[in-house]
Amino acid sequence: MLTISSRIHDNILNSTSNSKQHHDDEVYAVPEKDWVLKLLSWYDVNKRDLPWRRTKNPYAIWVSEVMLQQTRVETVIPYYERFMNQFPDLKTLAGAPEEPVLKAWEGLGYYSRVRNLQEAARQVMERFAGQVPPEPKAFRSLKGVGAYICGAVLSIAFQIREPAVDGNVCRVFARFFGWDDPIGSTVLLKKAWQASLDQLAWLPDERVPDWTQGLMELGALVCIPRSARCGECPLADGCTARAQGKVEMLPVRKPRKENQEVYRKALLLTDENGRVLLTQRPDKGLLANMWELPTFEQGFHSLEQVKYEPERSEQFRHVFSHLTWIVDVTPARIDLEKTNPLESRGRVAEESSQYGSDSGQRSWCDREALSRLPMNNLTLKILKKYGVL
DNA sequence: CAAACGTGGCT
DNA sequence: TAGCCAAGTTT
Repeated sequence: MLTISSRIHDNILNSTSNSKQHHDDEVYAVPEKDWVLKLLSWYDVNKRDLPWRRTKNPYAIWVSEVMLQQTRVETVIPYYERFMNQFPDLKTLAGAPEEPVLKAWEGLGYYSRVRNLQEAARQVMERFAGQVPPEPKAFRSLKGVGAYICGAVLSIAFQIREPAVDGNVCRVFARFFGWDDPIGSTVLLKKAWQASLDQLAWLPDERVPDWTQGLMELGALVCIPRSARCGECPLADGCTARAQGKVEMLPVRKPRKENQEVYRKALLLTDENGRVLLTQRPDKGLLANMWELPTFEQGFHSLEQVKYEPERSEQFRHVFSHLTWIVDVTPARIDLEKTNPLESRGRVAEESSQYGSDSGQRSWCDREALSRLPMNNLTLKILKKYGVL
C-alpha cells in the first residue's frame, strides 16, 4: 500500500511537463518541492534505529530530546535506557526526589537540563493533569522547553506542524540555500525556522515527524560540520554551497571566547573507616546541588586536626564549556592523636564549611552514600584515582 | 545579545 | 596536543 507521500513522490518523478506552470500554492508536482521528497526518501532508507524512534510516547521523546541537547547520540543511548527504566512516566519523574534524578544524569553534563525537566514534569502534573499539552504555546511555557524542544516533541509525537531548528537544521539550510548569516544568529534561526515551516505547511500529517527527524538525520550523518559527505547527499543537486564550492565555509561561525582558568585547592579527607568528606554545591549555577570534595580558596592552615602533607598534592585539570578548573588535591586523614574523635569530626566538618567554596550540606560518605550522591566527572575521577570509589 | 552551563570524541 | 564541536535554554 502506498503512503500519501510516496504517491506524491511518484507523481513528481513521473511528471516532466506540467510542473513549471504552478507558481501558486499548488503543492503537487511543484519542482521546488522535489528536494523535500528526496530528503524524505533518503530518511526512509537511512534512518538509524534509535530507542526513542520506537515510540510515540511524548514523554519518552521529550526525555530523549533533552538528553540530546549538545550531546551525541552514542553518549545518550545508555543514559536514555536507564532513565526511562527508572522514571518510566511523567508521574514517576514528578514524584521522585531530586537526588536520584540528578544521579541518573551523572556524567551527561548540563545538569540544569534534568532539574528543569523534573520541574516541567511537575508543572504538567499540576497544570495539564499529567498529559503533555499538544499546543505549542502551552508546551513551550514549561521549564526547559525552548523553541527547539517544543517543535521536536510536538512534531514527532503529535504530528504538529511546528518547526524544530537545531544546529543540524541550521547547517543543512545554510549550505543548501547558501546563507552566510553566522550560526546562532537570530537571522539564521528565523530563516531556517521559516524554511522548515514552508514545507510543513504542505506535507501530509504522517510525514511531519519524518521531516523533523530527516532534516536532523541528514545533518548528523551526511551534511556534517567538517568533511561533509556530499557524494551521499540526496540534496547535492540543488545545494547552493555545493555549487559554489563553499560547503566547508558554511555555516559561518563566530570566534569562541577563550575560557578562563580557575585555581582551586581541594582536600581528599578520609577517616579511619575509609569514609570521605564531601560537600554539596549551591542550588544554583555550575553543577548545582552536586557533591564534591571540600574546596578551599585560602589553603588548609586552619585545619589543625587534619594530618596532611601539602607537597603530596596532585594537580587535576578539568575543562568545562566556559572555564577550566585547575585543582590541587591533597590527600589527608583525620589526626586521631591531636583530637578527640567525637568532637574533632564535627569541628573539621564545621571548618570545611566555613572555608569551603560553599556553605551547603556536608557529609562523611561511605560506599552506600557515594553510590547515591550525584557528583561531576572530576570528583568521580579523583575518587577513583585514590581508590575511594 | 552575550554569557552561563558539562562532557567526551574527533582531527 | 589543543581546539572544535554535538538533537539548546535560561538569564
